[in-house]
This record gives sequence, structure tokens and C-alpha cells, in this order.
Amino acid sequence: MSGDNNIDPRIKDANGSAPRAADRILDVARDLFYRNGIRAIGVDEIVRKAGVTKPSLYRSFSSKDELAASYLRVYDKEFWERFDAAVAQHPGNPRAQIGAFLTRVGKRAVKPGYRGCGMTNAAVEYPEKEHPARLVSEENKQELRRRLRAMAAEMGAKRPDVLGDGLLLLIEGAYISGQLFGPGGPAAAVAENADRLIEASL
Amino acid sequence: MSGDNNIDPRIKDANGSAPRAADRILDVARDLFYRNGIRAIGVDEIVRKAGVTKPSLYRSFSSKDELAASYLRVYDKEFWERFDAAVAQHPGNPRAQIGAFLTRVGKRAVKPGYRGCGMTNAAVEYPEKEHPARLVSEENKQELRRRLRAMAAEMGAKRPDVLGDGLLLLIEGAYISGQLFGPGGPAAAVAENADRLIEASL
DNA sequence: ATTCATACGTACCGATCGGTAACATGTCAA
DNA sequence: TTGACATGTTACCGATCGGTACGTATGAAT
Repeated sequence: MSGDNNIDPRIKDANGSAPRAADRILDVARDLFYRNGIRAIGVDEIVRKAGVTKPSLYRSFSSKDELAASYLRVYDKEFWERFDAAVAQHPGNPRAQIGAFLTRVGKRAVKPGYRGCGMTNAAVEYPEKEHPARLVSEENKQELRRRLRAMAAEMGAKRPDVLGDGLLLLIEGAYISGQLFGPGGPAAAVAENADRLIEASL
Repeated sequence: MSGDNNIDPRIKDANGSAPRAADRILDVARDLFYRNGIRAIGVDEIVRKAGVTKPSLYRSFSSKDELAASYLRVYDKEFWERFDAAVAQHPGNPRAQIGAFLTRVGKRAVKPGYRGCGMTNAAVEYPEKEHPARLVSEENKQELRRRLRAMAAEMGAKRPDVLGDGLLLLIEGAYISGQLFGPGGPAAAVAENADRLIEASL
């Protein structure tokens, strides 16, 4: 099972002194948290699958909640990379930017095993406003709202804030219904409905 | 603390032989599960707040998962009561029916402490397809999707399934963003966006 | 008064939860 | 060779998890 580990002492850490264990822990935690939910996964399972032990986890992360927040910070970074990639595809054309982003979301959201947005799911799991994971999640959503409203304004919408919020509702609906309905679910229609909503709002 | 209990032996149970404890347990569980999430609440807390003991719970519910499913079955019943009330308000006018329903959802969703849809939240907490709570949740959502598509067809939409799914996305988005953003969130704009989308889809 | 069914409580189970104290090991500079 | 430091491990903590074996209180019928 664990016979073929790939640890090579000659390969120094890229950034000089970063611990190996912390990265593996975070990688495993990201996968397990996203697929199963945060509350559903215990720290024992994380360290076991990462091939380390608990003290290694708690030296790099002050608590499970903080590990969950770290998971979401990575998720946040990757989310904006995807979002910005769609934006970069259509410079100066926010309507096409939204279209590109939502087309990808719609496709991903109807694939088997899709689990929605890690941010949204975390907020559902942790209603307490002070929870470290929820704080990351709320900040991500606020920023998304700002950008959608700005894009709606850029499109020349009659009421940009209403359209921006409408697009946000469609996006969140796609995340949720993707994991609720699976393949063939309503999330496949998110891009088309968004474009129709935009059309009606200019 | 428990000095003033209101148990009156003369008052027979309404339906003859239903155990008192089961009702109190379900009432408490509904409140705690909805406000905090199912995983976040232990059976000990439920029986403590209900003023009973664990064996009483397990005599009426075969497991915590089944209790969660029972909670959702009550939720399902109340959901359709609200939905049908909006429908009954505007006979033969599905567009107005949707409008009435979403106006209420939008208002509830931006109130402090709003926790979204119990069905949706349960599906987020339990990705496993066989979970008793998830089964109830999925059935509810499938039925909602059918009805929304039927209403879209009744409106004379060009592509009723696409519009019905779009409305579902907006509704789910309102549930989620209501608990994510709190007062002032995008859920307030759900009715307006839905009507705009309908307008553009006829 | 006895019987029986029903509803409820006391006390406990093993497993797992998140978290930690104490100690071992490997790597580096001096 | 030595000492400092970061990272690793073993073994354990009290609390809580979902769930249960078994005894007890009560009321109606006999």
C-alpha cells in the first residue's frame, strides 16, 4: 500500500522551508471537505489519508476550523482564477464574460458527483457568523456580488444592482441544484436563462 | 425549571393513542435541525430540550437519520401549504402565482436569522444518495421542478422547461443567498428578476 | 388485587470527536 | 561533535457521538 512513497531527500522544498506535511494535509482536507462536507470529516481521517499524524496537523493549523478556513482560501483563489479566465476571454464584453463563465458552471454542475460551491456549502454547514470558514465564504460572496453588479452596470442595465443580484441568484441556484439533481438537472439551463435575463434588463 | 409542566391527565391525546414524547421530540428536532443544521445537533441535546430521554426518541424513530427525515416530511408539508396558498391567490394566473410566492420568499429570505430551505440544506449536509433525509429532500425538489415547468407551460413560454428551470434556479438562489447575505442581500430581488425572466421567455 | 400492555427513565455501551503532552529523528551551522 | 530547530511519532485526554439493555410507573380490564 504505502510501499511506493515518492519522498526524495535530495529534492529540497521549493520555497525553502515549507513543511511537507502541511501541504499534504491541506490537499487531502480540500478533497475530503469538498466531497463530503466539513462536519462529516474528522481530523483522524484527514491525517490517516495524508499519511501523517495529528500533531503534524495541529502544528500547521491551530484547529480544525482553521484548516477548514484554509481549504476555503485555496478554493477562493481557484474560483477567481476560473472567473477571471472567463473574463479574459471576452475583453470589454461583460455579457459574453458572464456567458462564458456560466456555460462552464452549467457544464460542471450537471456532471455526476458534482458537489456545488465549497463556499456555499460551508456557509450552510456553519450558520454562526464568527466561524472562520464562514468568514472566508461570506467575503468571497460579497466580492462576487460586487463584481456582478459592476458588470451589470458596464452592460448598461437599467437597474444594474437588480440585474447583478439576479445573476447571483442564478449562479447560486446552479451550484445548489447541480448537486441536488445531478445529471439532467436545471443547472444546465443557467447560461441560457442568464442571457435571457440580461436581454430583458438592458 | 421543570416545575410548571402542563401535563393534564384528563386531556386525552387527540388521535387516541399517540405518545406525547414523540411529538415533543419532533417539535424540538425541527427547530434545532432547521436553525443549526442536522449534523450540528446531537440526539442528547434534542431529548434534553424536549424534556425526555433517549429511549423515548428511539422508540418513535429508528435512528437519528430517520428523525431527520421526519423533520423534512413535516417541512415538505408546510412548504406545499405555502406554495399552494400563493397559487390559490391567483387562480388561473401562473405568472401572478409565481410572483406571489416569490414576493413572500424574498421577504422572508432577507430577515435576520433566516436559514434558507431545510430541504436544500439537508441535501448539502448529506451528499449520499441513499440517506433518508436526502431522499425526502430530492423528492420535494423534483416535484417543485415539475410544477414550475408546468406553470411555465401554462404561461405559454416558448421553452417552458427552460423557463421552469430558470425559475427554480432563482428560487434556490434566494434560499441560499438569504442565509449567506442576511438583510439587504440579493434575495430581495428574486421576484423582480423572476418576472423579468418570465417576460423575456413568453 | 392481579394482570397485562404501554410509555417512560436509569445507567450504560463502544466508537469517535477535536486536541495535546512527551518524546524521537533528521538537517543544518558552527 | 555539538547544539538548535523543525518536523516527525506514540500514546493519551475528556467530551460527545449515536444507540441500547433493562428496570419502573401508570392505567384499563379482569
